[in-house]
Amino acid sequence: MTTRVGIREVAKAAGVSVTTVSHALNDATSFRVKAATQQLVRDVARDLGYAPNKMASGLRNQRSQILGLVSDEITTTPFAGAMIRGAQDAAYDRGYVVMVVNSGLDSELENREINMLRQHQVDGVVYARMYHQSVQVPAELEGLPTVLLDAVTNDRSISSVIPDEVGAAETAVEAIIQAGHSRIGMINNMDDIPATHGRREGFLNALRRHGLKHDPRHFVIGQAGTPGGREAGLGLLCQPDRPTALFCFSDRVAMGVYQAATALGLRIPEDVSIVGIDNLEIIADALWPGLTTVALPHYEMGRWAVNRILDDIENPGVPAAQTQLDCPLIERGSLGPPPS
Amino acid sequence: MTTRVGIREVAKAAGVSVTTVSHALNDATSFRVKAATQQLVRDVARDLGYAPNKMASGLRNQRSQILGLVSDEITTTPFAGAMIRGAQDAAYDRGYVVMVVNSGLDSELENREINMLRQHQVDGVVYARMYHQSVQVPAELEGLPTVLLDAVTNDRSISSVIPDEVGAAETAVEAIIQAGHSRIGMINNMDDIPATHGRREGFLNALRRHGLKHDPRHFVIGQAGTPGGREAGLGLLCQPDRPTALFCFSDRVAMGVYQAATALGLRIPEDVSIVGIDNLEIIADALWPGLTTVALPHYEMGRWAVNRILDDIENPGVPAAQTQLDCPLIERGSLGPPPS
DNA sequence: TTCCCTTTGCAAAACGTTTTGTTTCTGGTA
DNA sequence: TACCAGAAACAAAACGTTTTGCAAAGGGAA
Repeated sequence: MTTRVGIREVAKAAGVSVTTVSHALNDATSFRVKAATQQLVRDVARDLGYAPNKMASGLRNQRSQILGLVSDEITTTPFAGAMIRGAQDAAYDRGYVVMVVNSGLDSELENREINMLRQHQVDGVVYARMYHQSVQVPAELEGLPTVLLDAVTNDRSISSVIPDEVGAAETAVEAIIQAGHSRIGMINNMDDIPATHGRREGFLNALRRHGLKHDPRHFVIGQAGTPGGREAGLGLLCQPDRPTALFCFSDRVAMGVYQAATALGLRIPEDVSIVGIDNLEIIADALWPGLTTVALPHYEMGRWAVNRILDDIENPGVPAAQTQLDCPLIERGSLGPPPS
Repeated sequence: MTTRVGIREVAKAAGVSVTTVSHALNDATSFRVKAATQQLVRDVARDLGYAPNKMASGLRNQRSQILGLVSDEITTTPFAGAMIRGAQDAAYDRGYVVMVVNSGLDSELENREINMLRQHQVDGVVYARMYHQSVQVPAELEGLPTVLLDAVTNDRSISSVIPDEVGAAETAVEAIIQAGHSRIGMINNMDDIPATHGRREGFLNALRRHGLKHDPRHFVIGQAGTPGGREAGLGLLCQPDRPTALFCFSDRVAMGVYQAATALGLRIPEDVSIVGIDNLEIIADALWPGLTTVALPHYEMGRWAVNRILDDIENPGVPAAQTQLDCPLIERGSLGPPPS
């Protein structure tokens, strides 16, 4: 292993002082070095394979160029991957890098991990949740630029980015209506979280906008997972005046409805159309037929959060903002015209 | 925002020199400070909320306490989350923190990202793949402690950890045999990767060990995803002497077989038993009945990789090793006795 | 009391950058 | 020729730690 090449080696090789090298490489500092010299230094640096030591420069400028990303639970869904990738891509574009920590539900551990991030002098922290929810940000983050990802908090002083739940549901239900349905059911989640309320509201909005009646018997509330969807689906679809289309709280719920429909001998979408939310590809692509669904913009939220935090860092004092991102419809094959 | 409290503030508050503070806090350096003083210093440090600046200490000891984790694709499956969490947990336990970068399939980008990690002086790199495969490690990693995660390379000088593919398949097929089956089929993957060959070998091993004949018509090769499984499943299950149990290359393939079985009016497990590999909970838990499968130890591989790399760092010169981790059977409901 | 050893604490250097004076050089003007 | 302005390069300090080499203090033995 060759000994690391530092700025002094470059200086020596180029026959100039370290100051000149520094100026030549960070051309920011207004022209204190002749263009020719600058070029020379850069060539030498490249030839030597010089790479600046960010620990040293960070120490000097009090800026680590590192961002922290703390998340609750990252193993159960692929959403975490999308968020992390979005965050990391945005960070990379602006010369930053991301440190990921995750602590499950252990807030004691979370605090210690945030403390580690602080020790590494992270310039800011993205505080992420896997499911849109309301949180209280830990006191450990006090004084650090922070952005909430897929979460909101009472304290409006912290910027946050979340999916537009209402709009997502409206998009789904609009598509169902466009396909010609008028007897539309919904299977909602029973948890008291923003997603539950937002998607219900969007569902009702879309119906109202088209003058459709909302039949309370076609609106059921169940457990959020596949078994819950199966159960709710069985209940809904065995009714004689069953809905011709079902809007599901999530793709996993929709999978349960597929199972219910199959068990009842109903074909999708000929007998019943189904639309979900999440665009959980591993499920939506695998179902048969493919599940038409509304995508949650995890990747984009990750990007947005990092960009926002870097804006905050570079340009402090801009008031915090709560942002909602659009959720596009992803068409596969589970939405068709109603049976005649 | 209060001005950061450094070691000198602690020293002043405790009425000692910075040296003493340093010694008191890092008790490693053999007793140069009286026990009482040490206690005092520690109390003061805690009261002041002192947290050492790792950029400074890292610069001084040429050790950042940061590990890099570079992965190919982290958005499609939840496996990435498990690996990252395993890596991060292990790192945390030993006072390290993980920087995640991922570059999709763009090796140019990957190189630049590795270069960024180098600039941040990472002490080592975990080079991870989402699917067990053979790779060539980029030259950029030259000279950095590196461990391969879910990947192998011709160069035996780099340690790696992978799932025991052969053992995983044996576990699955043994379970099927224990349940009483003797006409057992397999749907394998068509890609030329270690997983394909290993699982085939394990399948054959288990059959041979129990003196069972291997009927070539019951061994089919298809696309790795759910559609491939569906297709292969349809072909296998409509044969008059169809197998009574099917071992699938992956849980996604198994999901396709569920669809095929349903389409053919076969019940699981009464008419046909199914076992997968992956323990992709989002699918295995959601299928109805739940899918009995063999778990790939992503979390454990993440832990193992980090621990190995930290061992290498603390104690260089230990020869590289290729490690295989066990894959436990996860029983749900898709494996039962054969139909009588 | 003196000497010497042990214990405890301190000052200073080093890690690899950036940046602020300050010096040296160049060439144009008086 | 002497002087000066401006351009170019440099030396040194600083960022917050750790660690080495020394000095001071304390205590036991002679």
